[in-house]
Amino acid sequence: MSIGVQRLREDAGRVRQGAIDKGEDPSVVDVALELDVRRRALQGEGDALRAERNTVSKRIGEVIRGGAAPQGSEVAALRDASTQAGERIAAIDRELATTEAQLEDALLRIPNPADPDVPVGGEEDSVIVRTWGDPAPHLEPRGAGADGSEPWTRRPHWEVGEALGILDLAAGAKVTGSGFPVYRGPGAALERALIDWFIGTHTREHGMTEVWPPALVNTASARGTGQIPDKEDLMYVVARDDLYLVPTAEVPVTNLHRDEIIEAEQLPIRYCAYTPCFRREAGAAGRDTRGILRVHQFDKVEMVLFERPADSGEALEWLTRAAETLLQRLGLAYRVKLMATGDMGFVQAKKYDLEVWAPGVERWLEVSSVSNFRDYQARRMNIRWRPEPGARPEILHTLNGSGLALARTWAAILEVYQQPDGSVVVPEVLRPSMGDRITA
RNA sequence: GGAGAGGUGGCAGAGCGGCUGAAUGCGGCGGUCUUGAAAACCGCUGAGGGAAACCUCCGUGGGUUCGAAUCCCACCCUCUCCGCCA
Repeated sequence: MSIGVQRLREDAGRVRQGAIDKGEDPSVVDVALELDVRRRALQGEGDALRAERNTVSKRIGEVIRGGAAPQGSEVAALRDASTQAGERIAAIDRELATTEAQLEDALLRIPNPADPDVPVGGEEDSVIVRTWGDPAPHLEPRGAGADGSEPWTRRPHWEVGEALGILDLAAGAKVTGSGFPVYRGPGAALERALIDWFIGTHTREHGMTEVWPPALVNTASARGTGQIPDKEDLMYVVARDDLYLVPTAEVPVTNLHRDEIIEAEQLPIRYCAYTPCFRREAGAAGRDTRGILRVHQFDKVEMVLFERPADSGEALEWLTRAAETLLQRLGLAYRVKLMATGDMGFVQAKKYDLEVWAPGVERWLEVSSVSNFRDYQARRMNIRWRPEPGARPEILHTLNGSGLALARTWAAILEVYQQPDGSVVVPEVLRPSMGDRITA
């Protein structure tokens, strides 16, 4: 991810303000500007020397073909000139290489400026733009008990799940470690049904193309989406083979088009993909230790969009609605949060979080994050499109969003659909594949 | 894992160490012709940097050389055969 030098040069003021809004140090902007000037100067110097060497080398060929002795003094003089130019070129190239590396590094430290319609500020400035459904109460006050009169309290998902034998955290801890849940029987079926129904809905109704990507990616791909170096601690590493377990399908799916030029008529490209997601969650220990709200492995269906720049703003709204559709049909109350500049991360230009109400733990759970990266991510991956046949390629826009993240959705379903008798009613849309009810 | 072949422009496919950023074919774009279209013919047609001159890029990275797509080394990837295997 990086800002473009072009934009940096032409719009330095707004880029600097964007950094401030996101709570980042704006001085890198000026550092980058200086490095850019230096880089171009060195490039020009090197190019001139190369041009000189090229003509001299050509001349050597001509003189020799013209009959001069390869060992003659004329040729020797030319060789000498060429060698000297070569040495100076090597020196400048070394300097250029370090300058370029410094520039790239500086560019990487400049955050993507947020869209103008994003509220400026921290977490408290994020705004709930809409809510849907009635949040189920933690305590059912009036006659919802099994006998029609007793009030009852909704239990957290881990209690419901363990009681029904469909969630086995202890087994996961034994087999792998804490944070690796095991779903059994109808619990496993629920997970599978959700994945299938999500993807089916996206492909049939949202026109997305299903992709089933690798769950391990190489270094170049991890770098492409910015997991390296930004979030290196987030990922599990297979050091022996230089591979990373994917923290989200965004990584393999977005990299599908790395270093490509896409013709205009191909756009938009809209994918959905299921993968397991692996996250070390370094530094997060202690939070959400109970249940499956924060785990090291979970399942997720991710939506990834490649759009024409002019369309990406609208595409973000469309993508958000696509994720909301799923929650609505599952009958889960949720709210949509527009993240403020300081709360949205380094790389997003605009981001919505979808939070579902979980009455057992009495919290809003983030089950989807939908973002427009504009050209920031695509630039690093060198994904371009050609506006017109024969026209110069331009960086396109990428977006992605969860549709949806499973563990928390699974948990919310258990908490919302649990019954006073301990069973869990299956949401209507999933009944065709797994029946009406989960009982002990 | 073992043996062999190969990685060149959107695709296919040439390329003696200098005259090759790259023949040729296909595709694409524009034009001539046509009522229109097809066919035929003519022209154009990779990317990046730079205001430009110009420079860089022939899997990646090193090396040899005055000069490398062309020679050498390492790595990566693809294909064929063998082995192993869900």
